[in-house]
Amino acid sequence: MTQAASLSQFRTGVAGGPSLAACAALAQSLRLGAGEIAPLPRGKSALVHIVSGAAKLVAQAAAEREQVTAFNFAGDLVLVPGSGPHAYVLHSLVECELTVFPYEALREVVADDPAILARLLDNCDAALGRCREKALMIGRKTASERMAGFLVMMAARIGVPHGDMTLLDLPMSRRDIGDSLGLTIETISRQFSLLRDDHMIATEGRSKVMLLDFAGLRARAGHLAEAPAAFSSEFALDQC
Amino acid sequence: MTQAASLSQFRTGVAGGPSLAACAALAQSLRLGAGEIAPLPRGKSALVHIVSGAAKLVAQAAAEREQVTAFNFAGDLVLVPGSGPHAYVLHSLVECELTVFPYEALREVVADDPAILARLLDNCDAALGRCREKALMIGRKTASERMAGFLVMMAARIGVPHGDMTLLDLPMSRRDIGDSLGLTIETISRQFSLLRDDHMIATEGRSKVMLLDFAGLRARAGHLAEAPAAFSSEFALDQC
DNA sequence: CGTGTTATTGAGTTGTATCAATCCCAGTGG
DNA sequence: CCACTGGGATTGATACAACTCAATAACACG
Repeated sequence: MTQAASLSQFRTGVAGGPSLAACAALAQSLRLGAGEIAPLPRGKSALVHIVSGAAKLVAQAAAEREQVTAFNFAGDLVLVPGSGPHAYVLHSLVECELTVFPYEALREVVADDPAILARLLDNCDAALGRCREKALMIGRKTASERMAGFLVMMAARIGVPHGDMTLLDLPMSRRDIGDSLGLTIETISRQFSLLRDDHMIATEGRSKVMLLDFAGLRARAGHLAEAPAAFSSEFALDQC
Repeated sequence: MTQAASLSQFRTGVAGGPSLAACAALAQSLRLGAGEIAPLPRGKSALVHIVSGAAKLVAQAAAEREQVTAFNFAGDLVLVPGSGPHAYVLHSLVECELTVFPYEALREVVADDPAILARLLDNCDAALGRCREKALMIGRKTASERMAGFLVMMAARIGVPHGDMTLLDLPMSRRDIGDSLGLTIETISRQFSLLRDDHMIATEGRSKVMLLDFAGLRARAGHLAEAPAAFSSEFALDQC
């Protein structure tokens, strides 16, 4: 039961509140193929639990001008805004299992359940923190720094340790990365080439990237220090 | 009593929960002159209530490379992150009265108070929505669109209606605006001049801006439609 | 009425976008 | 198993929006 898995995400680990059953009534399971758009109710916000797979949350400024707000992987909770200055859609990157909760209705149901509210707040805090970091990255960093920052973030999310190196199998295209970092597909490609020339990464095929010099990448990203636990939380809403 | 004013912000309007007294014990009042940095505990997150005045939340990438994450005005709640890939500071723009709550401690105190948690979550949702809009703005819009978007946002925040026009008295410098939009001070100045040439604004002194054509500005910003209520909420955390 | 700070304007530079031409890979079907 | 094929990726040439440097102007303050 994928819904059961999603509901268990709301528990704090101590005990399920009395509103869990009510949440279950709201939940809707969904299965998407690769590259599909999640069919969410228009005009209403949705809280989406990624049971398996990977997706991107996209803000649409215009045709050919999209901003990837966040990449999301199995276990993530994504809040998809239903209204605002721009439209948001959730795209699957690979085959996905999702559980969708109408957000406003969910909030009413859990209004008296401090454990679930606290859980949601924790994740909203984390998402806000990452979104702010992203704004800084896009607003005040060079293409080279953004690229390094992206790889460091992805390593924390889906990196597989290989000795002192990290292997990434990126489910997103160069275009997706560009739309996430506010750069073009060509600039992304050039940055990959530069990182390869500098022996900081090695690539294989379109998607596999081996991080050869993690400290070097972090330095290039211009981070203060190692990212804190909140940025690699298992139960993380809205990963960037 | 400014602390009393801050605490009242946590109530939902129905009734104060039992944890309000505990919140009061954590609160610390602060008064800043113009252009000061709020002395917040290092390494810990703080929730700051702007009782009066105006402030900016700044993320520091490096010297001369700062990103203004949000501008905040009287009534706002700002969550200042204590740790992360970059350092954050809260700068006053004018004389300010603040109430500071250590965020982690506050969260423990209100852990069983669903009303306050819901309030905090509402505001975190709103802040996340605005931060996402900002990321889109910085990542995928031209200088002209960003400038227009900034003025539209400020109008919703501190605009004073004058007939069918809106008067702004901006408390921030051109540098602050540039640091907020990911542009330089010179580009901001040139955009002001262009908007003046196009008869969309009129300026007086450094800080006063009259918006002559609000619909035109919103069109230039590339927004879908009118900004929803959530973006001009009275009780708004972390206004961008 | 100075005086220092902030804003404006101009001239030139640069990083990234754009346009365009291969190249490479992952499927697909023979 | 291998050639075919089409979309993504890479690389190069050029354009342009915003940055940088610099000089002047406007404002706010004492």
